[in-house]
Amino acid sequence: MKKISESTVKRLSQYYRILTDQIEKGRETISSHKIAEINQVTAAQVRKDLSFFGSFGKRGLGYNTVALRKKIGDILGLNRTWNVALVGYGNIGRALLKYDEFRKQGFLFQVVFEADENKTGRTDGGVEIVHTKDAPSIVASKEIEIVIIAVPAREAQKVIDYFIDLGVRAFLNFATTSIHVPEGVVVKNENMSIELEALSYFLTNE
Amino acid sequence: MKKISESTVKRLSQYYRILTDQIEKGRETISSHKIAEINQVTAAQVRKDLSFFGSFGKRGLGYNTVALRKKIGDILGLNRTWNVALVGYGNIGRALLKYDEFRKQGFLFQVVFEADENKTGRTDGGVEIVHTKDAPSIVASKEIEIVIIAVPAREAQKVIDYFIDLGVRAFLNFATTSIHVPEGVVVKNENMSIELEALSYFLTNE
DNA sequence: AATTGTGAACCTCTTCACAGCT
DNA sequence: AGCTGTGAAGAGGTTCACAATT
Repeated sequence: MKKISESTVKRLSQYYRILTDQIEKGRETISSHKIAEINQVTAAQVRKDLSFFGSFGKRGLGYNTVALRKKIGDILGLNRTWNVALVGYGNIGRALLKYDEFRKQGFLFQVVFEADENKTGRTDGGVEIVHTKDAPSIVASKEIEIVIIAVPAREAQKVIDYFIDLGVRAFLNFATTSIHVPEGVVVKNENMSIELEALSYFLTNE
Repeated sequence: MKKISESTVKRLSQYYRILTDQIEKGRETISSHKIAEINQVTAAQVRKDLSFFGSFGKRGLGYNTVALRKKIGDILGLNRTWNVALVGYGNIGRALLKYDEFRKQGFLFQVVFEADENKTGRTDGGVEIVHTKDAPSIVASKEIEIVIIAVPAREAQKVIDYFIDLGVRAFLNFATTSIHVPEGVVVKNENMSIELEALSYFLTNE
């Protein structure tokens, strides 16, 4: 499979969201120009992004919204559910657990891992909170595919290494620290401070 | 001021964090190579990023950690505090309010705006929760510079337009929707679903 | 007439490589 | 000898422009 850029993948997510929206509004076809306008990119960009995966439109007419959404869903792996584990039942972890978007997109929390024994042994929203040391059996039995890291920065690398050993290859990291992983494992960072600092830069220099 | 790329600004944030860390560890100088290794970029990238703003190193020796951190802090506007308002006292909003990183970096929540009257009129962690309709006077009196949007997607554009009218020029948006703003206003999106979808793409295609 | 799909041109960002300083 | 700062080369991503199709 040819190399697709990070930016293209992110834009596909956005096109997918726009299509969902347009389908709800009853629209049956859409042009690259219209997608572009909503998403603030160029129409050529939209067409180029899609062209990496095939020809989904009809010249003169545009794209069928339902078919294109389905197609992008296949590309991104969204026409299925994913088993997700959360590590860290603190402030951020609790909010993520309740964050409905994830479930709506098919990312299902199957378990919460937590190192503090005072917090384990209960459930929250139907999800069990278990001790991190029990992860080996649970990651296997619940077939966990994606792990969300919501632990303090100093723990993050250690926790990720631990789950890599258990066979997990995809992480969403909320800790504000640089993570190193081997080939074949991917970590996406959700570093909220960095975005605020970009705003600070803008206000300072613009 | 010459145009600095988004990527450079984000990397500066990361260098800043690394320097803070290295200073705590008692290190007085650091080479571009060392910064690069921690951050997983090339040494040339580090030097190039810094070169847009000046010459901060000593050939043969590297950079003085304290001086470089101070310099990057000046560039990013981090050697000061920023007055921040949160809009939306829901699930995500509450977690952000308690998220200590922001305060540590000098981003201070001065007020929470909320449209549901059942939630207004109290304080949380010393921050008042007031009705959004009172924003005009409060944005001015508290000198709000950055607004964090944690409202449902369908409200986000409307809320941002409202605060633009009140003179706010910088937003951090947690709603999963495409936002349009005029020249001179900046919105950074913290779209947690997009990162998960990128993981889904990786697991599906790798 | 409208709109796609795409090679080519263009632009931007990253890496190389080395002169120059400590 | 070690490491920075930077012009030049290289790689990668975006936009243009137009032939092809409905």
